[in-house]
Amino acid sequence: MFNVLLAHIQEKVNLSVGDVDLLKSFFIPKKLRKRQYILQEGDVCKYLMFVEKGLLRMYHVDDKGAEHMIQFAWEGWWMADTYSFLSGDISQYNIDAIEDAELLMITLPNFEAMLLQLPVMERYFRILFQNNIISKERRLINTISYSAEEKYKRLVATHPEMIQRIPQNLIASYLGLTPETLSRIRKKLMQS
Amino acid sequence: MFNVLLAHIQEKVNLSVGDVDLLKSFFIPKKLRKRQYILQEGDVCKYLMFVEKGLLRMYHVDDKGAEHMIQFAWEGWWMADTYSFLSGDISQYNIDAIEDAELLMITLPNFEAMLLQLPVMERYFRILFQNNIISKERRLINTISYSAEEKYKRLVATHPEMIQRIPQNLIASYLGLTPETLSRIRKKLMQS
DNA sequence: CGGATCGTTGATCAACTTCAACGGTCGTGG
DNA sequence: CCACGACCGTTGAAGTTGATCAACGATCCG
Repeated sequence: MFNVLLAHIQEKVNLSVGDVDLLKSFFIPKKLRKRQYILQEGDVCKYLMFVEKGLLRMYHVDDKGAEHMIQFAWEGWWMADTYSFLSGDISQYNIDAIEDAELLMITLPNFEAMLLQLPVMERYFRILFQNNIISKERRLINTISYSAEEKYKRLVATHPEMIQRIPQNLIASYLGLTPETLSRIRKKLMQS
Repeated sequence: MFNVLLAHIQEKVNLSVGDVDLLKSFFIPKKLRKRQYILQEGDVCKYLMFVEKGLLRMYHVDDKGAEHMIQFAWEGWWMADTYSFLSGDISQYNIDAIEDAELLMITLPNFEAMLLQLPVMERYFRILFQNNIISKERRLINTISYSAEEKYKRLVATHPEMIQRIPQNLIASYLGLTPETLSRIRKKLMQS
């Protein structure tokens, strides 16, 4: 159950055997069915979640009812509305499962206790957040700098796993396009 | 010279008197003239920079030569191409001064030494990066979810300081619009 | 004073969206 | 286990938003 999480942490920092036991004690395991919500707009995001198995999405619904994908997370990724989790304010976002999933969840009090009792985790999360900033920055640049077709081509080039695993209408939303536009782009790229 | 930086750190974590002296020793002060580059595309981002005074911008130039604003930074903000700084790879971005500026700069070896010798700074940067993720996420949502006019209205509502201080053509680029489009939007909003 | 830069305005154009319809597939309940 | 409905990807036609190109006045700075 903790295999993926422990591997992910030990890639970045060192944990002793005692640390591992302590670490595990902070988490709650949870299974999620496809289409099941783990966070809904208007609720507080009570958990920071690590995906051991399966696939989640976080998305925002705008004034007109359209969904906009913020993030996907599968094996080895963290997921949460960071702002809501840390501040305790209600969330503007929804998180649900695209595929059946197994999660390891940690509450804010436990997260803070973990950082105090395992200072090496401060480092782990600092590095994790660093990497997150880098990828968010890249996504932003792609979003504002390029045409629909170029955005899609860049996604295929940099994240082919996403194209494999995630339904096309969600990819469209992730890129800020309509499903129709993405369908047409794919058709055009097939032909050439 | 270190006033703004120390205040910013002590808002988030506690520093002893000895810590403060040690901390200062890691930084290099630097003054920058308006329009002066501190990072150019193709160079490595050698420094993580804290703005004590003045105003910087980071931007990307796309294949067609158009500039896209990634970030602004004034008093109390950090600036760097995080990826290039941490990895040592060359940067795709440019950083220059919009207003004369005074910076405190730290190299990667000094950054790493600082984190080891002042573990409390792991916490500071973890919190800093957390907040950065939250704001990048919001910007991304605004960028993909809303029309040009709504994007501008939201920027005015959430970051009026930016509107005050930053030239209009750079605001347009930050929002992913042309200067002409932003000019027309402002005209329309004045009339209503 | 003169050149460069910036914001503005107008006219045209292209990219992407919207609306509508259709066929295929998947999953669920009878 | 089959049938039906829901959902998804596709295609077409029309509409809209924002980009592009061009020109002009104002301001700033050297």
